[in-house]
Amino acid sequence: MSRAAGRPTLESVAARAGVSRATVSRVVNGMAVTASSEDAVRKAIDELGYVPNYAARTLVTQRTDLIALVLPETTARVFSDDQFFPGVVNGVSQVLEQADKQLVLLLAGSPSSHARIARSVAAHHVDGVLLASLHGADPLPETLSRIGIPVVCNERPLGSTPLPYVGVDNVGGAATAVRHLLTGGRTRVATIAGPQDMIGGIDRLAGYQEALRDSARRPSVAVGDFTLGSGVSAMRQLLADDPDVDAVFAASDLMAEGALKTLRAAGRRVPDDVAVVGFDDIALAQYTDPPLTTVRQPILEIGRQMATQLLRLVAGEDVEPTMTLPTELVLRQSA
Amino acid sequence: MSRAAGRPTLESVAARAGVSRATVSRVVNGMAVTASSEDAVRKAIDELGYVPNYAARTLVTQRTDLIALVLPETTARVFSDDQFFPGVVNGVSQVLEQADKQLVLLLAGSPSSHARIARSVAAHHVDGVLLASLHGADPLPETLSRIGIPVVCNERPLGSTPLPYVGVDNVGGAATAVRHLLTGGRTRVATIAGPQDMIGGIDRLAGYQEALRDSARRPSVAVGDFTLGSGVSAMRQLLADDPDVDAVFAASDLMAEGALKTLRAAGRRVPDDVAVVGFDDIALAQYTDPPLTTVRQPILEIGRQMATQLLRLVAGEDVEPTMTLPTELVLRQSA
DNA sequence: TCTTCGGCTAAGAGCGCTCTCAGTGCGGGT
DNA sequence: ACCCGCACTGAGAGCGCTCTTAGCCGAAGA
Repeated sequence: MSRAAGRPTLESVAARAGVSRATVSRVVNGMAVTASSEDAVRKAIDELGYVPNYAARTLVTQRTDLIALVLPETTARVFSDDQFFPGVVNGVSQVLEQADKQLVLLLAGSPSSHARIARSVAAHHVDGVLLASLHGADPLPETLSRIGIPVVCNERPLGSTPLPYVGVDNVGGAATAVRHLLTGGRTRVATIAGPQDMIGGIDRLAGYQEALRDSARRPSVAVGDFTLGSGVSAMRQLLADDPDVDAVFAASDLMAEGALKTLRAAGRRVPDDVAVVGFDDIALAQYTDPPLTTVRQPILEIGRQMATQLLRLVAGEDVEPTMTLPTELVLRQSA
Repeated sequence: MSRAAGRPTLESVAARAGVSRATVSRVVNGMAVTASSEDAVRKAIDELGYVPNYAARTLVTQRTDLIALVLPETTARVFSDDQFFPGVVNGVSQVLEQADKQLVLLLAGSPSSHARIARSVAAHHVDGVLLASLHGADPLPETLSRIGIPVVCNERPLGSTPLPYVGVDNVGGAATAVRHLLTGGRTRVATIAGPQDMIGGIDRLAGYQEALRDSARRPSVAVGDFTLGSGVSAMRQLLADDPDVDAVFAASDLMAEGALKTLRAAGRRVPDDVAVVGFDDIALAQYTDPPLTTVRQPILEIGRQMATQLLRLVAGEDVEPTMTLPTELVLRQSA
């Protein structure tokens, strides 16, 4: 724990360049100095291998250049089954890298991590927070907005705290998918819905119901949790409920793949006997058997936009409080 | 950028509690003080909602409580196709959370990010670095070890710089899988290998060759890149090379799934005509058709051990320079 | 009762940086 | 030749915390 072996400081660079600390600081931060000073300073910086100390800078600027991405999912689900989070992380990372900010990943599985996150934020450890995939009325948005730190959510938060968010057109995407099924002549269109305490689950079901209402068909719903396994169970239930079901809209590709497997096991041909449409358009969708018709949501772009909005907020600029990205029906062979 | 609206400091807590800054600091850091002081301080902390400022603490302790996880993969691949990284992130996160450290995620896709990472590390922005999935002779380990920061890799780095790492028994796992195929009476056992600039790709192929050499069979190899799509192409090639192939060992579950799809499309029954074994045991393996026999590697545990080793290093303790976690053959229906 | 010792506490000196505020030198206007 | 203004520079004061160094006070020993 001794002092780091003489890491060069502003002071030493200044001494070597024969100028004051302030001048070195100006060069480092890109402010105007005379060419001769600048040359001397740059030379000294190179020779010494000087790198500014983050903590010292943060202490005075009150800025950490750290952005937190909070994933308040159960750790089991996050990062294990689908490819939504990885995609978002990727998008966020791209934008932050350009802005020279760092990404702090907070997986908030247990309730205790909520306290930890709040504390970390209160300690001014990060400049802003990205909240992904909130469940139900999570208290975190409320807590954070009270602390007064910039926050951007993925999807409209369910609680009462209004926060800027970047979402996708879940309702429209789902409705389009179901109308495609209906237009194709299907008469008994069921759905495998997502969790009903998440916007994605709720709104995609709403889109299904809306499209069905338009054509006066009777809904048939089984609820899953976006995972493949839950798609398997849900499809079994749907088959039991109505053996004559001829189409299924699943609120995630993983659940759609589960449905496909169950249908195959039950001897139904897809799309001949039963048509299947998914939601997400993850890589898997191209490789299912048959390849999956699905509603694409721009996952990477969600991450990018969330990060972009947050950086604006951090910079003190105003942002569009709500932003809805389009979805698009990708036609393959399953429907 | 005016001063944050009166966030309480050590000073204000001290004033309110009627003690000195040093005493408050002792309470916050859990050092011995008299009960009466402690009560007064705790009361003041609660009333003021005091939270210590990280930057200030870091400045003096030279410790950031930040651990970087570097994923020097092409961003397209990381986080999009398989579930290895998510699992590792999860494991790392669990350990760090307990140690009250934060995880900084660095996706190093472009060469420019290498420079950024090196700079960030040199600026003492993080206490230690976890390097995952190095490709070929990546210069990053060398750079980091010269800076003199604690580093732990996942898998033995291919370059010349010796660094502590946490790996799995790739050779043994692959050999076990292939021997299982041989024992089951298969005579023409091919393999879909992983990228040959990564330890996982290299060692699993070595295991395959080792097992085959023992039984004097002729190897048949197609190389993929761990993704489902590459498994599809590789299987097609294998089928073209030897139409009588009766078993395949794939170096990842995703490639195994690709092989299954290709085999089905080619009209081969699994396991009757061709047996398939994968590697990883990701969630998907339970749901393939038929369910996949595979070599399980303890992904979460890799993350946990990497983090644990790194924290030791950061704390100045010694660690086992190399650590190899066991793999295990999980029997399902595909072989 | 006086001394000694040990456990706490207060004060102060930084950690490395930014930023304000004078100050310096130079050119141009009169 | 004088003054004003401009552009840049240097000194110094912190940012909020930790840690060392004295100093204080009460209890135990003589």
